[in-house]
Amino acid sequence: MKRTLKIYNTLTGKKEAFQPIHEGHIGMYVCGPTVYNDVHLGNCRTFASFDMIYRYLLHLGYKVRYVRNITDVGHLTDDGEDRMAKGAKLARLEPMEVAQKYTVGFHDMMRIFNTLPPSIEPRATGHIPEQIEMVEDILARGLAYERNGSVYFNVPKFAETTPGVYGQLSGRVLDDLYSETRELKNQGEKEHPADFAIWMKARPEDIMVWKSPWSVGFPGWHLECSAMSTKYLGKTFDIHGGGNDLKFPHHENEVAQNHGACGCAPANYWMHTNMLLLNGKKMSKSDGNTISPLELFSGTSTHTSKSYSPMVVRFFMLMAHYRSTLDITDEALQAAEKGFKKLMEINKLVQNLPVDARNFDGSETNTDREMLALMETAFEGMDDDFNTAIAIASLNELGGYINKLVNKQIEASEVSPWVLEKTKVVFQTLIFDIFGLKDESDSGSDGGTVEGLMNLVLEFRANARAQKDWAASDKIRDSLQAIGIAVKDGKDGVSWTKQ
RNA sequence: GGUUUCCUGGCCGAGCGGUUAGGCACAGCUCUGCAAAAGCUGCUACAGCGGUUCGAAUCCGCUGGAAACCUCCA
Repeated sequence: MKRTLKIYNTLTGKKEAFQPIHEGHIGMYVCGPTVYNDVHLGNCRTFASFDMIYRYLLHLGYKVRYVRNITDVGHLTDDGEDRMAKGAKLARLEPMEVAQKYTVGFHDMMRIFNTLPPSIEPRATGHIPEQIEMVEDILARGLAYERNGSVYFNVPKFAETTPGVYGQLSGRVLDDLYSETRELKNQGEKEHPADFAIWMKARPEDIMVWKSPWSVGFPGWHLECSAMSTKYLGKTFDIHGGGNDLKFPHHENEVAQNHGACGCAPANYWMHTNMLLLNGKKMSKSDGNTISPLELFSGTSTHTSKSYSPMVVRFFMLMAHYRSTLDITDEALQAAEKGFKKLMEINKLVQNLPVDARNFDGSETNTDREMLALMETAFEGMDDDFNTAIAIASLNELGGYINKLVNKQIEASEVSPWVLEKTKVVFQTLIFDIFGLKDESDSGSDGGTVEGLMNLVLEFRANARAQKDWAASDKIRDSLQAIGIAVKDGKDGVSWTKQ
């Protein structure tokens, strides 16, 4: 069956049927982090969202080149100083030392959240020649001008020569833009307040500087993404993504730069993930309204009552659509934790169900049809702009059938072997391949030691129970509970789970 | 001030003109030595006011509230 993937395109403000430029291949660029600080949870949501998107595209069979950059230069601080350099001075470290430290931290965090590494992870400082070239191209096409060693992009001229482009992505009206731009540094050098720097001449206090035809300086705020996406994905590629807060000016200016350099649009589909909220407000490094992932994992944040594991947090994010704001609260996290553990349990149950073809008479039962419909709904949800909430809901409903099968409330013959087989695959595929979750309750690489110990302990308990020695039986159960192992007495014997 | 978006049951959160989304919490029941787990049942909401329509949470208008962007930010 051929599915149609629909993607919400910020450029047009509509959901569109996705059509790659080259059949079977996708080029996707996502704006990565600026490595002058620890990643916070909001960053993680964006990268987890695009990880899910990347995984689903792979699942659909596309060959995806996923490029996500590391920004280690180029962002101005309030006082006009490069952010990387500022961090370096405070900590008395080399700028690249700071970048390296937080890059490593970022990678660690991405691994903890079980995100797949991008195909290419280019660094801004590693692409200075490409950026200088792009400035030259833009100058050559007459869409930028030099002032005292700095080069500025000429927005009014671009708007005039390429009508309808500037402002389209962020939905901005040019006249408003022209009249409302605030006073910024170096405003005096610009011909127009809406213009923006693509090359900045260094001042004596700047550390990270490079030689260029115009001055010793550094590239402008948005240039790196334009240069690197072009280099690795071509002038026009399929998907460009990033956080909602990058829409303007970052992405708008990126579009302008690419147009300015080559006369064509950079990406066909622009995707923007929405913000993670804390206390109803955007999480942000600069205003201190943040919760770090590590605080969440260790339970040391004042905003939460307990610790939450990385996969619980990832599941929590998946319960909402990537384009909706998501308010993080202790209660919501607790709900996610229970939901996540339940889903993991259900998956174990379904994977362990025996597939018995002997009594299969070849007909499709009502239960078959209901279960198949739910699986269909799950993937329809994913096809509809990556609606993970729908997919999870379907999985939960399927879980009801699994539980009833296990509890023998549904006859095994009610579910055809191939449907059961398919259910197993669907669970496995959605939970692990697409959602990118991991079962954290797995005892892991202890070589079955825990398993063996548990069998022994539960055997003792079974003996006690057989002799109606409830005191001993309950003592074992309570002690296990105390170390976080729940014992469940079912119809077909005892099972246990780590909590 | 400008632009845009959002406002769903105790909480989180789907929904894009006509079916109970789902999860968590809560209550009752079944199962159980007791519990837990699981199952079943109940809890049926769409900020307010108008309008369009046979029919609106879903479209339009107004009012109120919130948020994002306009300035580095995922």
